[in-house]
Amino acid sequence: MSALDDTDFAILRLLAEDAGQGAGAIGRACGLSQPAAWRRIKRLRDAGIVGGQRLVLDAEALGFGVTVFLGVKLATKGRVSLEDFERAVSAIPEVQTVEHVLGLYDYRLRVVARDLPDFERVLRRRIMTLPGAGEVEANVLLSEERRPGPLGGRH
Amino acid sequence: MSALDDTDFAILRLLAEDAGQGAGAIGRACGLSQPAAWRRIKRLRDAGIVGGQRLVLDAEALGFGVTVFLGVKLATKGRVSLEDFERAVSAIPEVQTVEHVLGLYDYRLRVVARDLPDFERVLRRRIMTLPGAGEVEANVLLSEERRPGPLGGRH
DNA sequence: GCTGAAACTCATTACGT
DNA sequence: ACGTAATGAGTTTCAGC
Repeated sequence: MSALDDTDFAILRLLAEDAGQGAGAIGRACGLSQPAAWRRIKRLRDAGIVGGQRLVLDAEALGFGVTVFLGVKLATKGRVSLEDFERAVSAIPEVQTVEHVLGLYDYRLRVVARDLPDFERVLRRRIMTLPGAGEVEANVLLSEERRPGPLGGRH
Repeated sequence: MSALDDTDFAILRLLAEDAGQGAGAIGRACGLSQPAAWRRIKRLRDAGIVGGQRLVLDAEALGFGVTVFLGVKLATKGRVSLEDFERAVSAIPEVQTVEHVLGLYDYRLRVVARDLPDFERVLRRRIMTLPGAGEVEANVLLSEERRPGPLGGRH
């Protein structure tokens, strides 16, 4: 796995802003010919640095106006309870992200709902009934900003 | 804003798995001609339901083996302190996500670092010095599962 | 690495059902 | 709202420099 140079980071930064553009546009933007840019992008893909590309869906436009982050503390921790919990939580469609974490909580969930009454339904009928779920903490999303993360700059 | 039908949700589900495929592949997968699929995708874009497509970068392959979620409670809350905090936190390259939330904490941050010593450096020199930052809670990411979210099924 | 040029796919429009 | 057909642009691959 050879090290990435500045051009690779420039490509990643360009693709992080808009993954829709092709090798031609990338090449023009960083002074590379189209095949050269295409080869570098393929190398980044093959190396597993670029995992894929996901859609950015507007939850609000889809009718889901409420996003809540839940911190979940398990009541009983063990091999089995972790797997049971993960399997059960994966079956809830309103759960967008399941993060197994270390710290004050055991799991962090990102949950969407149409509105607050709908969220209460999800919380009472889906989340609180999860196997092994103990303490639950909630944070309602007001606004969100996503950034590319550290890509090549000096820190 | 006309309602979405099952075919639209099928398209969103296909694109949520891999946003890289074009209208032709989408059409083949759900029994539509290429222009028909293309028109529906364009309609979803124009309606703002599809915001764009982002790269999925493997942080570990980029040398960032540690991901930490921080819950931040502001010491002083007010119009100015929110803006100051957001501006300052946006200047930290290691911060991937800034979520303004309602609840026990005021902000949730997703932070990446090369390793735990590197994270301690970010925490002490970047996070703890943020203007107005009060209590900080941390959760280290062990594993993560992302799911498309509720797309059209009956709930 | 680049250029050039195939072959192929895709995006986009036009037209008819 | 769909399909077929057609066009132009972009992508991918393979040469040779």
